[in-house]
Amino acid sequence: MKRKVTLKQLAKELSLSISTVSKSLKNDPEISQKTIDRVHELANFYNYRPNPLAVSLKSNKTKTIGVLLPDILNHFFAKALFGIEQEATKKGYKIVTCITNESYNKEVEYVEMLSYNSVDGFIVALSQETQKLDKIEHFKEIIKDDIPVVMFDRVSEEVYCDKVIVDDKQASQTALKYLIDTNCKNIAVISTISDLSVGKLRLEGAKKVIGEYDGIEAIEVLIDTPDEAERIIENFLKKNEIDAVLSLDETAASITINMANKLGRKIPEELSVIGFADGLLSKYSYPKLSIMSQHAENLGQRAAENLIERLEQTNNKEKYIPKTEIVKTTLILRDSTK
Amino acid sequence: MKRKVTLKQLAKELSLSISTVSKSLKNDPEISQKTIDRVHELANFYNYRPNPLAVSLKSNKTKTIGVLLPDILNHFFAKALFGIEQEATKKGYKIVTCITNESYNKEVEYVEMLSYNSVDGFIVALSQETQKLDKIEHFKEIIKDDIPVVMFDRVSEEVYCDKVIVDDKQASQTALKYLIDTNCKNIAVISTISDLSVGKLRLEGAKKVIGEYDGIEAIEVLIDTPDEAERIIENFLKKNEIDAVLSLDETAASITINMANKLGRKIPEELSVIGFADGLLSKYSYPKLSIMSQHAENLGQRAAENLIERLEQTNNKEKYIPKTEIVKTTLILRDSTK
DNA sequence: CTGTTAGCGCTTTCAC
DNA sequence: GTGAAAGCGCTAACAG
Repeated sequence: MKRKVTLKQLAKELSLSISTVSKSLKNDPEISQKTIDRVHELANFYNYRPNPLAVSLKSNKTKTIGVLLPDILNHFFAKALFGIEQEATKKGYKIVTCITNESYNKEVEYVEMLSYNSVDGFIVALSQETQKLDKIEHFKEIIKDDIPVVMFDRVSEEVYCDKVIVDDKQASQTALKYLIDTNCKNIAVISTISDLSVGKLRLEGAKKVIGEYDGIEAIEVLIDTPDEAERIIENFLKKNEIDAVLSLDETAASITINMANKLGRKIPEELSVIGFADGLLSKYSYPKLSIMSQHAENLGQRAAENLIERLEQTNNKEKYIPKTEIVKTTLILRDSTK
Repeated sequence: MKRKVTLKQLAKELSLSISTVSKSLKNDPEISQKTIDRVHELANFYNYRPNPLAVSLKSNKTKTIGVLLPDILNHFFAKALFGIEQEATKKGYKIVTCITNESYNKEVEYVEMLSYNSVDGFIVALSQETQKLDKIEHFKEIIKDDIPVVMFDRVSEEVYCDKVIVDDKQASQTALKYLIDTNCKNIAVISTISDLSVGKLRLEGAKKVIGEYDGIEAIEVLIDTPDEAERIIENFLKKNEIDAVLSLDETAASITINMANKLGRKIPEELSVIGFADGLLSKYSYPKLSIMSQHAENLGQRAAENLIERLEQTNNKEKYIPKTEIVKTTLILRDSTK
């Protein structure tokens, strides 16, 4: 089967003009049915496809979405990417994936690179460094140029764009309440992501609940040196008589379970654990972790839906007002809680 | 800062012709230094970048690589993607990522879609279904059209292209020998991927070693119903007096560890476990899994290197001969082996 | 040293 | 009903 035929070649072979062929392929009513049929037949024969580059150049649309992810080895973002890819494909969009590796500079570079006619819009989860530095000029720039951006999970208040987030604060309240309701009194809240927006929200939620109950002890363990997390958590569990842990991120949750096993603490009889995780740990840990599921695929999918909707809305000039969508979390009880 | 300036606008503002501006930006020696400087200055001022679409249309190169992955939720492929992305970015290439979800039809569709002027070449790990059906016409097609393809990990003998694979057969030999050398006599080889090329190779390697030793019992447990894997492995461990497990894939490895824990079998005292895994499990399992590391990032990176090298070689017409690169595995001993 | 021209593949307006 | 022509932004052969 011959491939990569152009309009020009079809036109020549049919002894028609390029524009007639072009119109025929679009079933333009001003072309005779007979011609339309002839053109379609030959086009099918050659398996003709318009050159997307030429179409893009002409239309100023690439049908491509730029996806900026902080870390693809983090299962949460892998799942989100999965959701994005599904939705994009369904709607006829391609995605170009860039991994910022939690670096501000890489993020800026990618935004720069892709914003020059490479993509129609962006789906972004901010890098850790970007959130720390709180520098978001690069996004303000492209938004000013009318390139739509949708942020998810790791978002910035200061960027005027659509957002898809999880009700993190509410989620940790729910989790903590569950622990309290199942008679846990000495609760630790462990986090290795206290500098991320989501980490802060989860901590806030936890604090709020603690403030509302009497007789509940709660210790915050905030770790900002990932390499030492294992040691820190082990020491912490040794020295403190706690009966429940709420882990605000995947790493903390997994280490907690492992260290409890190592120290011979029975889960959930002596120690209840709930973690913010995405399912992988719950599947592969022993005992199976009870999780606050963030439904990463949903987040990704909703982000893509929002972006594409925005990209395809017929330029009505009414002022665009960004919206923030909140995707619900679910507490999934497995074996690490009573 | 104004953005998306075109050559035309620069030319107008400088009262030069478009081509002079274009040449100046390339520091063409036939342009006077003075003009070159003027052009550069204004270009910098406007932060000029050539429109990649136009460049691509002209040059027939997109500087984009199509990456086809069976499953991004599988940590192995996430790692490979990471390696690919790093290398591609380093060399000035973008990647468009497509997830086939182990489906043959999706794979064909993506190849079709991207091969029309969307990418310069492909990096592919075949979907499970494709390997099962052994239908690889879609790749033969594009290779005939001189679109380079590099396959990694899940490859097909029948496609005439560069490949990057792991020495899977050798790897399982090494692993099994280690188990035997540490005095294991009743060994189980567990796999949930016996229909994949890599699964077959690993099994072959294991069988070879078993044949070479006397007095070593080995039982193969081949599971092709993922949903029942947990139940099957649990039953198997209950009913059989084995002292070692070689798990040919991540899932099998993780379930084995969990079930051994559940059944109270001491690891590694009573049961040694080695698994083909990529590091995530070894990090998050308890006890830490001893692994045959496939160095997924390396695989991805090498695949990208090979492809880009091929893309950039100056059309020497000498016949192209595909090469297969073998990336070494490493046995990393953690806590699940003696 | 600089400019004109043609062309990559396509869409779209305007003639005929 | 059909076709010529312009143009998206860029490159490059060729003139001057």
